[in-house]
Amino acid sequence: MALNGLKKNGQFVYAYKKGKAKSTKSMTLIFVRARTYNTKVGFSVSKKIGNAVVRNKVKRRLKDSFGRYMPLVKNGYYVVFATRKPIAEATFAQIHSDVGYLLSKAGLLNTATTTPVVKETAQTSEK
RNA sequence: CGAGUAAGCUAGAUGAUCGCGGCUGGUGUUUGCCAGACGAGGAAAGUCCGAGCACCGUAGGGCAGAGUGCUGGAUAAUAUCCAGUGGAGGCGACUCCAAGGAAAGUGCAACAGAGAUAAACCGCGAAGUAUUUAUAUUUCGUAAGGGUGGAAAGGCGAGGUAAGAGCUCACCAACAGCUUAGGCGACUUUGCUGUUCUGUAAACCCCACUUGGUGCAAGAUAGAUCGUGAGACACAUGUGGCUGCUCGUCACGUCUCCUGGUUAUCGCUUGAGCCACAUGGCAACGUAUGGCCUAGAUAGAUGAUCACCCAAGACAGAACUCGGCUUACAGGCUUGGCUCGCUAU
RNA sequence: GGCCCCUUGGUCAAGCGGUUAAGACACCGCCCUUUCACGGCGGUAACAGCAGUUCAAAUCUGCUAGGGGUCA
Repeated sequence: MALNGLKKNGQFVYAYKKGKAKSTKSMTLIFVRARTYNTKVGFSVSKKIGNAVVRNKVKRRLKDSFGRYMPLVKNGYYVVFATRKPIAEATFAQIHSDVGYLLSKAGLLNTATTTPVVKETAQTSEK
């Protein structure tokens, strides 16, 4: 899957300034409407979370989790996931449910009924 | 059997589904799709040393500054490594050491102590004086003993003396000069003569040797765009913004060049490389032959789910590249290794 | 990723290798006052950690940890 990444520092700053935020204990979701067709997503993992191994792991898990929701997410947004310290201890299942909860709460999902497990649809629609 | 010591190795395994990175091949060609093999470490870490590479500087040399500091060797080089010398620790195997010079000069040595680089508080002794005739006091001699200190004038014994003292002698220790033997050398060793000297150079310093600076965000190329400056052309009661109008106020067009930033590509992985075997060397390491190609991302690639085994998986993620050092680390394994203790034969 | 700097009571800080580590604010106790404040007296409390050099280290040297700056 090709995730469109948020890359420039300016885009992050734009999201932080203009965007709205929803949060759980382990992460914060920041989203804003932007002049882009595809929704772009970025992950912010600070050095306070842990060393390089831990930070990489967190980023990979978030990327994988968001990739599964990707086909259902509305277009035209900048989305930033900012992590907090407890995420270093969390399992993948917890992270995945948090991501789904935040996306649905922010109203970024197309389907009204958001089931947390979207594995099958993700695979078929990707092909 | 127990305790220790030394040198090394390893760092979860297997399978299924989905997913990521560049490469190669095919297909397609504005993007992509399919297949294949490959895809983090012993420390990738800290950035403490040494190089390659790049740019800047530089007539040639010196000083200053910085660093290193037993000897010989290894290496591209080093503060690293190997082999030795000396010292310290350990019953031992063995381990550790920034290990030149204090007799070139300067500085510092608190407190304590009589005294800290030269001395006399108590003491020991002689002479004088006083009287209570064994005490006080004055002068002189002295450094054995006491106490202080990290350090008190080399140690111990004998002679010697009023008491003492390297004052003299024997033995020992240290240092200096000459000398014998061994070693490339550090150094070890033999003898003679002389001397008895505080410590500190990770205080200044002296001696010997090394050393230009900055670092891939270095730097190269390309085009577009933005800013600044200069020049040329044009020279307007114009255009635009604040504001719908008036007043007011602010900004200015085209081309060329310089400079700075942004973006893309390169730098970017074939290298003082790895493996096997032979050979020289005590060793570090060198040499010859053959074979191999083994990450190259750019918000940054190894994950998720499931099954299953065991001892239940530590520290931890390449970012230009190498050689070392240091630090972190659950465990597991190897050596006909070595040392000490106990028991048995 | 590269290159630099700094850590001293709760806070801000001084400290030429040598006494029991100077101060200020804060805190605690006592005095003063009808009471509070101000003021006075007294007290608690620290050299980031581990090694080395030295007779002696907050100070000199090395390593580690934490914090900060800078190059876009």
